[in-house]
Amino acid sequence: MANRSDTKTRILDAAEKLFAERGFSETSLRLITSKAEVNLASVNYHFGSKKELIRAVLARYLDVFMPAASSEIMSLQSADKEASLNDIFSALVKPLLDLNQLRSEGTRTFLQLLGRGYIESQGHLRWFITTHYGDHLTQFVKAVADSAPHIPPAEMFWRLHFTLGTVVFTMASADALTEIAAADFGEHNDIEAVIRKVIPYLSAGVAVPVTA
Amino acid sequence: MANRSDTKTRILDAAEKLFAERGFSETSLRLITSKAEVNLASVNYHFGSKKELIRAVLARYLDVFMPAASSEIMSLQSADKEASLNDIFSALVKPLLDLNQLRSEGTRTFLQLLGRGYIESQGHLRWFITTHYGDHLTQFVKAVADSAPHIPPAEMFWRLHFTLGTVVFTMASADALTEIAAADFGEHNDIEAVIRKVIPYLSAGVAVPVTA
DNA sequence: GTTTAATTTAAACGAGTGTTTAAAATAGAG
DNA sequence: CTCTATTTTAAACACTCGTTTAAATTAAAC
Repeated sequence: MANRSDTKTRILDAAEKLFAERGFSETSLRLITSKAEVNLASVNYHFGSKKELIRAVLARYLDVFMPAASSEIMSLQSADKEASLNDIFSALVKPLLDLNQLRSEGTRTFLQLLGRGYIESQGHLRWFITTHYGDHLTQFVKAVADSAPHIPPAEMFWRLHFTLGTVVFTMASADALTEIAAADFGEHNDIEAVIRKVIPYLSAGVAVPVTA
Repeated sequence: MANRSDTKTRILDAAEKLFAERGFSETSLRLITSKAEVNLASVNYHFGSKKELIRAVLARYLDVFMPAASSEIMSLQSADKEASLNDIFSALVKPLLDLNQLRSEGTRTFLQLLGRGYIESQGHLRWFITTHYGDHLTQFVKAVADSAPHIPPAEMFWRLHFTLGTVVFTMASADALTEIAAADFGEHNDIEAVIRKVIPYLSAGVAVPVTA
């Protein structure tokens, strides 16, 4: 075995930071390995390929977040009161913010990675996520649908993808946006503030009555 | 001068299609020139660089769309009744759909390009758009702000970027989404149907009261 | 300590990229 | 037609990319 097996961790740490900042295809293995101070070939040795490294970076977050999110949703559903859309979206805040204990800037990094993943990949990441975490996703979609029974399934499909777009795009450009907001309005938002801003926006959009 | 100056047009036509489908950095000049059936070097001869080609592709749409959108907004504001958010967003539908007369699949292509542009570019396209079409954007932002006077400017800043994210992401993945919707729900949506679905969602989110 | 397995390393490979060059072809002007 | 300017062309350039190789190093097992 290896004592310096932290090589894998060093690669993952450097990779997730760069992937989140610059996107997957704009980040070369040479940049990752130089930041991680490991040899170029060690990526292929430990992960096989760049694609698998990308999946490993995402899996390290999803394996923590998805069960935590599911658990929050379940405890929400087992409560007496019916959960509102705001309740459901808000239930994700704690699992998201807990990622900051996992790694510094964990929440921001995870959401940015998720955004990059959905935007950049032409299928292989979508496939990876839906096959590995499909049950959690289904559970979440069902919870949302139950909270807005007046929205037909097909309409809900579109609205959830609108929602995904909002989150993903906002997080992918969160750094730039917080900078602009600070310069133009003197607002100094961290990632939590942005999350709390977006939830009412999403809830209102998802629940708005369908016009005939 | 040139009689076969349609080389420029052939390049633009091929480039915009490929850029919209695959993104900018994933589309090589060799792929563009082979689809356009022109020589590889003609891109640099006519446009200077790939970056300038990208800008030219976007400008060809923006030069048509932006004035048309401005005109619609202005005529809306000169009307007697105060314009609602739905009115403002809906005012963009005609200019968008008119792009289909410009070129086949013009609307879809334009919106996808816009999405790619905001997602991929690390600044140079944002800069290009804001400096060349900033007045139109300012006018639009003001119209939206006037229609929702209960939203503070800083909050509106965020909500408009949420909105941008929704549109951009939806359009960038519109092809995949319409396919899934057809398979899962038997819905056969064209780009106009998607636009009409998204407007109520956006209006509701932008206008929802700010929670204390 | 010796042997075996796991890991790290430097170097090269092959393919792909945007761009440049200089010659060939084409067009328009006088 | 002749001359000049524009456009097209094939080839090469300089570079970056992910991946592979085989030797060197390090760790673990006995």
